[in-house]
Amino acid sequence: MEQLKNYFNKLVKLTDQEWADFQACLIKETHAKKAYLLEEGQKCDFIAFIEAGTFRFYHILDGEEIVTAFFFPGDFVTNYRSFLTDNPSDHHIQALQDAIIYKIHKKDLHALYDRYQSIERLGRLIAENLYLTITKRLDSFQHTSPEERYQELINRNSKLLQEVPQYMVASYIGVKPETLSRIRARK
Amino acid sequence: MEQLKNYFNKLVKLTDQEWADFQACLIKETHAKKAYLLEEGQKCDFIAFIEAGTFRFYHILDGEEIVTAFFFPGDFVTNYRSFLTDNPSDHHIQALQDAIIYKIHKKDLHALYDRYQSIERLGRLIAENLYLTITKRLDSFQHTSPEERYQELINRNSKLLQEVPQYMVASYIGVKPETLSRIRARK
DNA sequence: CTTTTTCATTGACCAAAGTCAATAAATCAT
DNA sequence: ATGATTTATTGACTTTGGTCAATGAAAAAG
Repeated sequence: MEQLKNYFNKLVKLTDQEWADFQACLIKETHAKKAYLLEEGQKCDFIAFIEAGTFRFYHILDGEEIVTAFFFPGDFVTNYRSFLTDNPSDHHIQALQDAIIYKIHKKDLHALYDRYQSIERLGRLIAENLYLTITKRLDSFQHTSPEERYQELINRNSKLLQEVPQYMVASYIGVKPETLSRIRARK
Repeated sequence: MEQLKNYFNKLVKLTDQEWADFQACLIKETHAKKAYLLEEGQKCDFIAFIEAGTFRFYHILDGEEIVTAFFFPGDFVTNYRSFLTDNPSDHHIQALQDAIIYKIHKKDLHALYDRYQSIERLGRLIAENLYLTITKRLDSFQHTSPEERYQELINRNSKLLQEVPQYMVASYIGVKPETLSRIRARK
């Protein structure tokens, strides 16, 4: 919770009142390993801040799991597309370890947007940050080889492979498990 | 200009005063074919609304032009990453035909954010929309073959190939010109 | 209109990732 | 612990896009 307050303070200074009202909307939840935070077909009506645990964001295409994102402590976890458009989610969000999150529902967040310009701004800054995040990922798909993407990923999160099965990492960097195995072998 | 007002009205209702203040910040510019709206190394301190003309967003990597985006009438054209972070642009933005745009500078937009909550909200909605746009493009790189990306693109904009050279389209969908030529041949 | 330059096509060959299949290693459940 | 299941590795072969090079077509410049 302190972590979240610090994160927000880097973006916008909230008054005690604003923070209190925001905090009043947060719902603490725990999710066991393998539990689903969101399933395909459901509307994603929340954004959650991760206090502990890792999540994967994936869907099934032609019988095959495709991992689009991992979420770690300190990240926001949501299907932001579904959250924004109210369309049903095309992805599952699953805990890969026991997890603790703080959820805020869309209707509550929108009420806060209406009430406080500072929180409206926070919403803008969060959207802008998510834009920057996804831009980086698109860049890496456009400009780098699977091998480079693998290197980038483990540089950024060296303990990822201790936390998630290798075939999920393979999918995340856009190759088959066999190929990641070979990438790792030639080093 | 009417086009822009209509676009905004779909997102947020602006009062006459708000719209007038916004409009006062807009700078109309014309750019001849092949002119640069932004060059690599410059900070992108603006967002522009396209009234007429097409732009490409590209950079040079290992001596080769890589096209990351096209912008059409009705779109916003900017290096949004540079705009948000104040980092120098890693891309050029070039007019592919004679073009007319309405530019707003970052400092003016931020002043409007401070003054009007409705425009702050507009900024959030624009960021959210750009997020959705780029997410779609990432999806298409993750899930579809170059052939499918080509089909998607010409379905969306059937006259694109009359407007831009084929090698730019090839780069945009992530293949070499020779490969796009072969994709087109096998149909 | 003719020359030059740019752009598109085609062919032969190469490199990288995918596919299919077998096996080994690790993890999970009882 | 042990047997079952899931995950990772390795090999042989295929597919797809990249590379290099030649040729043809179209567009721009004079």
